[in-house]
Amino acid sequence: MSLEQDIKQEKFESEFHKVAVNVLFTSSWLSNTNAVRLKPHGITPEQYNVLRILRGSHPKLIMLAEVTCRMIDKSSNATRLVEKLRQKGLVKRETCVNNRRQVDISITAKGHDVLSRIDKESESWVATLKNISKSEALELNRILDKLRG
Amino acid sequence: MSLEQDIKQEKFESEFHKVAVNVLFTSSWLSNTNAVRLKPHGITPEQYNVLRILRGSHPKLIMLAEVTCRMIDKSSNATRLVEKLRQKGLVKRETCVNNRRQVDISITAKGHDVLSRIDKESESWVATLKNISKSEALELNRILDKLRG
DNA sequence: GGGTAAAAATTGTATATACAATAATTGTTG
DNA sequence: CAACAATTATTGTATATACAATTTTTACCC
Repeated sequence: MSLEQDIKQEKFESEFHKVAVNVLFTSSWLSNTNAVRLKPHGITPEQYNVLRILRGSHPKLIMLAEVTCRMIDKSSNATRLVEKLRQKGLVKRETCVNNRRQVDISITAKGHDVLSRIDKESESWVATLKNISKSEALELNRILDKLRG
Repeated sequence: MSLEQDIKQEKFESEFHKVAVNVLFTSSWLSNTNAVRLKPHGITPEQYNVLRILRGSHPKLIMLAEVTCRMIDKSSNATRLVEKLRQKGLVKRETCVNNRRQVDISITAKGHDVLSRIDKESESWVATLKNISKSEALELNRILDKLRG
């Protein structure tokens, strides 16, 4: 559906204003669908993001600051996100012996399990993005990267 | 900068997975720049969104439910957002006389003032989106609309 | 017209985010 | 090596979001 209908706004001051609203709105839409599919697995989108970062670096441990700088939303609080995941037994935290300031995080077997189960459903979620063609996806990625400068 | 560098991820499972991450990441980036420019004016991006909706319908009053369905993020709580704006004197709330279930909202003169002041700075904010050309902006809007189906 | 359903908004509660302040540890330098 | 600066993480606090439960008012229907 057109953005104009979605938020009932007839026109925008410029194509660039519309870009701003469109990116924000599409992101909100996408976050919602993502939250809904993750909910049965007991994790939020940001927790999922952290788990994937940890799986990506596995078996290498990675410190909290490194988790933060790989996160989609840099302003979420990695300490608290990781603590939530630890309470669920999905990640392990250990103080680094060489540098006791830092805390090394890793994904547990249970964390891997949860991700595997989500993986199996991922294709159908990604399918909801296939209203556009692959070449449009490429073009979209190119323009978004350029937008951020 | 490329998304890969921004979140330090070398590759994505597919162009469509990358679209999902790219939209979310770009939105987070945009929200942040927006929050920063609005902060000196004492309002948050969602409050700004509500004020603009009210200015758009002015002088016609509009009820809370209507505000919600025009919002970028439908899940934010219009009651509380409007209450915040009311406390700052930027909007007026009044129970509708014909239908006492509904609450009609309107923007105040002070609300208009705040928006005017923000308007004056908006061009420089929108300029940060002009890394892309106008035709790329059009294409971006077209693809995002199509993406949402 | 009385009972039930629907519409509209508010409230409650748990969780998440923004951002500043603090604490703990290590690095640096005179 | 002592003092100070930098790094890394945690905590505090106000605000915002998600979502369910509740309240108030109106509409419907037998």
